[in-house]
Amino acid sequence: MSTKKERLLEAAKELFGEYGYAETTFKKISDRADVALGLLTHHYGNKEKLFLAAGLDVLCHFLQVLRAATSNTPTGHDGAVEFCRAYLKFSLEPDSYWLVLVRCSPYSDMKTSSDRDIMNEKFLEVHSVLEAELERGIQDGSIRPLAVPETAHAIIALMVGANRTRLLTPYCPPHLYEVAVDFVSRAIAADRN
Amino acid sequence: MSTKKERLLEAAKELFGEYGYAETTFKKISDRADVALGLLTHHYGNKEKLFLAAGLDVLCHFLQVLRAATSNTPTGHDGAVEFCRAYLKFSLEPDSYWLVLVRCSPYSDMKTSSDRDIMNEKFLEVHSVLEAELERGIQDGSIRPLAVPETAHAIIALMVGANRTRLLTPYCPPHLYEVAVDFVSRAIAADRN
Amino acid sequence: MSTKKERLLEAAKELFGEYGYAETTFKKISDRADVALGLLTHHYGNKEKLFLAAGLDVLCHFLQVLRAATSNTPTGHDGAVEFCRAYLKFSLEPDSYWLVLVRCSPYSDMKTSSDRDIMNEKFLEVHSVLEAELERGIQDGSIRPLAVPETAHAIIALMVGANRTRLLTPYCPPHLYEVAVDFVSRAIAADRN
Amino acid sequence: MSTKKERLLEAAKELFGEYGYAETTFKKISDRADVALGLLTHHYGNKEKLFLAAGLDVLCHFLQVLRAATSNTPTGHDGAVEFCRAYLKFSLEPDSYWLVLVRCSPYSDMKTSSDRDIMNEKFLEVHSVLEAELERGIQDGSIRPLAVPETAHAIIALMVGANRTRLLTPYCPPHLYEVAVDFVSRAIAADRN
DNA sequence: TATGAATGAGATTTCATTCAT
DNA sequence: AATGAATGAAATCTCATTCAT
Repeated sequence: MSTKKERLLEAAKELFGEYGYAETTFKKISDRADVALGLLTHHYGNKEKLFLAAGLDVLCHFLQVLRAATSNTPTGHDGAVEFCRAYLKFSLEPDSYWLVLVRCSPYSDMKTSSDRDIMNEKFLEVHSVLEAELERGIQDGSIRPLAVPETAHAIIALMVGANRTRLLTPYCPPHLYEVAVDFVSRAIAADRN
Repeated sequence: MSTKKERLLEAAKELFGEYGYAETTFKKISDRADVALGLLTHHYGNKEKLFLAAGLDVLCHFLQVLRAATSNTPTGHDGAVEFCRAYLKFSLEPDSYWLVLVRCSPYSDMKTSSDRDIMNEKFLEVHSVLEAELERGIQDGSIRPLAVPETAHAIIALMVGANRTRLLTPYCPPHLYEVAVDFVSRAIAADRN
Repeated sequence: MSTKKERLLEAAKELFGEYGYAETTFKKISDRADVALGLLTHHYGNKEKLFLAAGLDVLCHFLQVLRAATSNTPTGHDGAVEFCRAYLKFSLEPDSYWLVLVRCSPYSDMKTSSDRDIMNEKFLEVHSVLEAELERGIQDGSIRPLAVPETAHAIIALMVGANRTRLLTPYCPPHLYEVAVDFVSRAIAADRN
Repeated sequence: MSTKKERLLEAAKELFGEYGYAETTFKKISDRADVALGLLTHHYGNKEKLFLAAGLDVLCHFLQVLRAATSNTPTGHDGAVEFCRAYLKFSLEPDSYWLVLVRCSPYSDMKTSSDRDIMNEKFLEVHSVLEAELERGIQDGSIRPLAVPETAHAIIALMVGANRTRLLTPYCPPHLYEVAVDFVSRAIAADRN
């Protein structure tokens, strides 16, 4: 059986993801967790901190998945492509609570508060994972020589945008995710001669 | 001198852009516009509609700029690249109130309400502009054969992500915008042989 | 007919005086004033500011009374004595709402917040009124030479203490106020030879 | 090493004195005492009772000091003057936790609850000490004939007021305490002829 | 068109007290 | 004696919207 503290975090991940920060209330969270209202501040301090805790929880799991996906790939190019596939796949997993992270991440609309620095820093690890693959690919010749940090940012920017198109907008075309991965694959591939 | 109605929209664009929807209040807007509180509902109906009006105002201007940038380009490839440059440039213009659009667009975190359908529809025109260039490029041989709508979505996704990296996150590398444009250029370019 | 803003201040003076700051709630005030809850912050900003407004309202009236009482007294000694009488009398007037001032004045238990600076400054005028009488008395020979600011503070300290004994403690002897005035009269009187 | 019960009382004296009743919470007290929250009610019943215990603790010490100061004085007048000196001196002692008593005493702003009767009664002993000196002084001719209870109340009122001026207001003149003692000395002294 | 007082539901947060362990 | 999770009532404050003028 899960503790009430865990039940709160679970409910928070569901609701923040579904309704966003502003429209998720203490009442809705404590009702869904079937827990007293006051426990929220007792365990998490305030709404902002709970939001962050929910986002970080998803981010940590996300990082595990990304690391698993990139390890054991033959080339850096494959690693980078697998990174993208894992990124997009994770966002579609029914119980990954991905949307909380979308709303809490540094790419979200929300004004960054001091609490969010923790999120910003942790999110950089996502970039590190990708940068490692890009460097490996340049070494092993599977990726053309390019500016690593910029390219990592560009690729992740594409992931962010494709993901938003799919999950937030009403007009995602059927194969966007595949196209996006091809897009990346092509743009970083070493010249074939 | 501008009318009070215009002053309200101006203030709304500033504040929605800077603070987001939830943290912008009628009081703040009417204070900044130096206009009576009641005029807001009088002229714009309600908060949601005002938000939309502010976003659409920016979007319309944005579309003009995109159309101007893509016209008179020698090839479709050039047109697509100019589209990207204009997109990113507009987002940095000091008085374009770009951030309102970021927060109001279909790519934003906000739950879509019925009013936002208008925004969604209008935003599709941005895609149309790009799709026209892609089609032209495939015709004139400057762009490799590819799925037009998907690719347009992928390119715009990259614009959305790069733009968010630059304006919302704390860690944008110096040349991200240039790299993003190169990225697109490379990914859609026809093979050179 | 009084405005709702005035009714709020009236209710605040009653309730803050009777129950103190902490035990007076927005609900109690708006109920007593028969006015919507939200009007309180609309007109006065917050609880602290309303408290201050209530206290200042009483203080201003108090100052008028003190000035009236001390003017037209034959000697400085008489002026000082009348000051004390007026001070103590005012505190017993049924509709002077004196207790608000007791709880809001610089002599109260409350932590001083930035808002209270206004109160502190205004309260100094009470001292000025008394000091003027002491100086006059030293000039006209009705008061023995003494340190004016210190003595004014001592006399007011006695008023503060006597007043608190009467209104806050359960054991005020019947003639305390008279004794206190005699006490002052004797302590400042010029030697009779 | 002190017991946890004692540590709680110590922390309570500090915090009630510094922040007042309303702004001192169980959490703050148990945090400062570095003791479990539940021990507070376990040992002291409830907040009001703890407040009282803190105040009484200080009051008892205060009474010892007053009694020591007045004994072995040659005349009643000297005894009364020493009473005043000891009163004011105690209030300045760094580790007397005087402010708790200020906030808990019958002269404080707080509404008296049933628990406070104990405080009221105990505080009367302070008056008894002074009244004994006044009576002695009238007997031994060092003090002019006067109404003993009223005068004791007036003197203590002056102490209360002077003390509040010094500790609570921002405008205490340098020698107020000395002037206050002189003030008393003069007002009760027997005529010298 | 213009004003801003008025409303009251609802949100976040606080906190004394209880109680199982 | 000791712990701190748990409760939920209550407090302050916010704010979109209405409406009389």
